[in-house]
Amino acid sequence: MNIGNAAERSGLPPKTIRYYEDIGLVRPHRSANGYRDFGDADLHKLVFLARARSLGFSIEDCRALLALYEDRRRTSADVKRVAEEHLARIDRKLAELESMRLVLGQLVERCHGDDRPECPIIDDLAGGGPGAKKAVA
Amino acid sequence: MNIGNAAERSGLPPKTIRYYEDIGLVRPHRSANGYRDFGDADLHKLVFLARARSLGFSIEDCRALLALYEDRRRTSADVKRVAEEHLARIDRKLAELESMRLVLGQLVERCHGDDRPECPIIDDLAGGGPGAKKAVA
DNA sequence: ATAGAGCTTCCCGTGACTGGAGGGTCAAGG
DNA sequence: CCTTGACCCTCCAGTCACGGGAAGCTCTAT
Repeated sequence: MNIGNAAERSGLPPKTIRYYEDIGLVRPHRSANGYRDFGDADLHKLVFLARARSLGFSIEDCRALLALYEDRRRTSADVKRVAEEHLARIDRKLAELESMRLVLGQLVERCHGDDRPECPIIDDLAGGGPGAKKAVA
Repeated sequence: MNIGNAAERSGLPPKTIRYYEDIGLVRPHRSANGYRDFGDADLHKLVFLARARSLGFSIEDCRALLALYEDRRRTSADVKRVAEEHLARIDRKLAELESMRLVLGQLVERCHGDDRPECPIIDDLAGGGPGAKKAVA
């Protein structure tokens, strides 16, 4: 199967698939004409990678997960550990974003958005931010 | 004021401050010895940048916000528009992360995490994911 | 034979820094 | 006066996960 076909079936762009070969995540055979030739196992890997990436796993996580995927002697504890670490990263990122959302949402709410220059958003950024009402005397 | 001092007061690493000068966000004077010399206005800008970055604004957003900050003829509508666009990006990112968190959380919950190879996480990644119970006959 | 689609490699750019090499400058202590 | 250590400078390279595009080869259909 050519790369275009593999791309269509896996949902990954050809460029991404070539990149994955570059960094050693897949090793498709080559046809006589030099074209990559993806077998079923390669395609499974690509689908696996597409799914793992869509869940936010890093490339290095994906490499580890692929190794576990192909290792019959793996333990589910190993897999779970990788997933839990990623989950923790997601939770940290979520907390960070939620905190931003909260602050920014309040600022936007308080901004009139009219044609005057007074603006609580700018005031906050200018240092009025954490713990200052106006220009403190 | 030297860069180390400016860094301490703004909360930005010296490297970052140099980078901001590189891309034209700040333009500190130079002392006779070639050292950067930050004035009060420069420091205000750095604090502004640190705060804006901590709210997740991109560098280009920061550039725009800084221009508005220094423009007495700005309208709060201009500021609000930038903030609202950023808020929308945050919300999209939050939705994406929450969706990942949901799926991954369920998978982790269902994984025994013992020394056996059976693992719902791997099974999901391997294509059992969206819409397949086990090996469909 | 030719047109067009698809494949190849290679290199550059992204965002927002961070690390490190190699070297100049300054303040304090011996 | 000299040295030590902390600070500063510039420039280059690397990060992460690709995407764009150039230059050129191959395949398929007409």
